[in-house]
Amino acid sequence: MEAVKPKRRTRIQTEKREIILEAALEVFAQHGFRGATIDQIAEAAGMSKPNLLYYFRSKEDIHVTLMQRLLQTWLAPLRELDDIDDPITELRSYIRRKLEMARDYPRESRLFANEILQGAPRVMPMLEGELKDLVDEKAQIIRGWMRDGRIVRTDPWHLIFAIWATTQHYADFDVQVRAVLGPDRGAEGRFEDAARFLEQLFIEGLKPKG
Amino acid sequence: MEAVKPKRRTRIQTEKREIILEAALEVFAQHGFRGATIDQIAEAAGMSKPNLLYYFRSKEDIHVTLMQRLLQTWLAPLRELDDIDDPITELRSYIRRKLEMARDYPRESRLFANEILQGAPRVMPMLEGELKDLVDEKAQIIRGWMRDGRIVRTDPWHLIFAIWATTQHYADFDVQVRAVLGPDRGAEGRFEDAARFLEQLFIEGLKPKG
DNA sequence: GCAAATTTTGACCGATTGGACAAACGTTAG
DNA sequence: CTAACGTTTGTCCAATCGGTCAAAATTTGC
Repeated sequence: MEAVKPKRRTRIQTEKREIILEAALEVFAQHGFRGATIDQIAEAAGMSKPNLLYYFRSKEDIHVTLMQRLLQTWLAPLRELDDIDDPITELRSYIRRKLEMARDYPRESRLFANEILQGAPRVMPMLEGELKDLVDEKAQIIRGWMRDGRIVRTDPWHLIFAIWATTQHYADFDVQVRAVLGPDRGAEGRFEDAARFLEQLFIEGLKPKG
Repeated sequence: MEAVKPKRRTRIQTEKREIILEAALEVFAQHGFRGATIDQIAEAAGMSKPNLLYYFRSKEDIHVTLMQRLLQTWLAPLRELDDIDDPITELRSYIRRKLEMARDYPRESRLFANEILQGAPRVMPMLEGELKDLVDEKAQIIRGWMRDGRIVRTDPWHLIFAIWATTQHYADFDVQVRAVLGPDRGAEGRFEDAARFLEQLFIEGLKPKG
C-alpha cells in the first residue's frame, strides 16, 4: 500500500477547495459531468477559471474528489444497519435515514444518479468493491432475520434495491413528483406523506404473519 | 387550436428520420442531452452531420421529437390500468408491464430519467398536464378500491411513485444492480428475481387483512 | 518591513461543438 | 431526355470548451 502524498495545504487552499466542491456539487448535479463547464463552477464559486484550476488540476479532478466523498456519505445509513435492535426497528430507521438523506441532500443524490446513469465510468471499481461488500454483508444480516422467522422471507438484495429506489426517487425525480402532486402540499408535507407510505409498504409487509 | 402543419414527407424522409431517432435514442440515453454530439448521432445513424441536419433542424429538434414519442410509450402501461378486473390482478399486471418495459426498453427509461434529473426543461408542461391528469385519474380508481376495502388503505399517489421507482430502478441503475449482484445470475435471472420480489412486496402488502 | 511564497488574473491556445451553405449528386414525372 | 425536385457532401464559421502561462497582486514567515 503506497502512502498518499502528504499534500500539505494552506488555510486558503483548504477553504477554497471546499468552496469549489460545494459549487461543483450544485453544477454537476444539475447538468451532469459533460454538461457542466469549468466556467459555470468557477462563477458559482465566485472566482475566475484559472484561479479554480489553481486548486484543482482539472474538471475530472473535481468530479473524482466529489464522488469519493459522496460515496462515504451515501453508504453511511446502510453501515448503521446492524443486528443490535430488533429487525423491524432496524429496517424502519434505515428507511427513515435514507429518506432524510434524499430530503436533505438531493444534490448528492442526483450527482450519484447521474454517474450511474452514464454507466458509472468513474466509480465502477467502488461499486464492485466497497459497495458490493457492504451490501452483501448487510444482506446476510437480513437473511438471518428471515431464517429466524423474525421477518417474512424474501430476497434481501432486492429489498435493499427497493429501499434505495423508493427513497432516492424523491430526490432524483423531485420535479416529477412535484408536477404530479401539484402545489397543494409543500415540501414538508410531501416528505411526511412519503415517510408514512414507505413505512406502511415495507414495515407492514415485512412483519411475520400471525 | 391551430392545426399542425401538413408536413408532407417522402418515403426516404420517413425512413431516415426513423433511423436518426433510433440512433439518437442510443446516444442521448448514454450521454445525456449535452453530452451527446450531433456527430455521434450521425455516425450511429450511418450518415454525415449535414445530412442529418437536413432531416432535423437541430439537436434540440431531435430530442423534442424523441421525448414526445417516449412519453406516449411510457404512459401506456398506466393507461391500461382500469376498473375491469379485480384490484389485485390489475395492480399485479401493471407492475409486471412496468418491469417488462424496464427490461425491454432500458434506453427509453434512461433517456427519461436524464431529462427529469436535469429538471425536465423540455417536458415540464407534459408532466404538469398529461401526466398529472392521468395519474390523478388512476389514483381515484385506486382510492375507490381502498374505500371499498378491496385493498388496504394507503396513499395512491405514493403507491404509484413507488411502483415507478422500483421498476425503473432496474433500467436506470442497471450497472449498479449488476455490480452488487455480481455475475452469478444473468439478466434473465435478475429480472425473474425482481418480478418475484416486487410482486411479494406490493401485492402481499396490499391484500386486505383477514 | 521585506523577501519569499502563495494566490489571482488577463490573455491566449488548440480542439470540439452546433450549425450554415452552396455545390454536387440522385431520382422521378412528364 | 430533361427539368424539377429531393438528397448528400465538403467546406467553412463563430462560439464554447478545457486548460496553459507569465505576470501581477497578495499573503506569509522572519
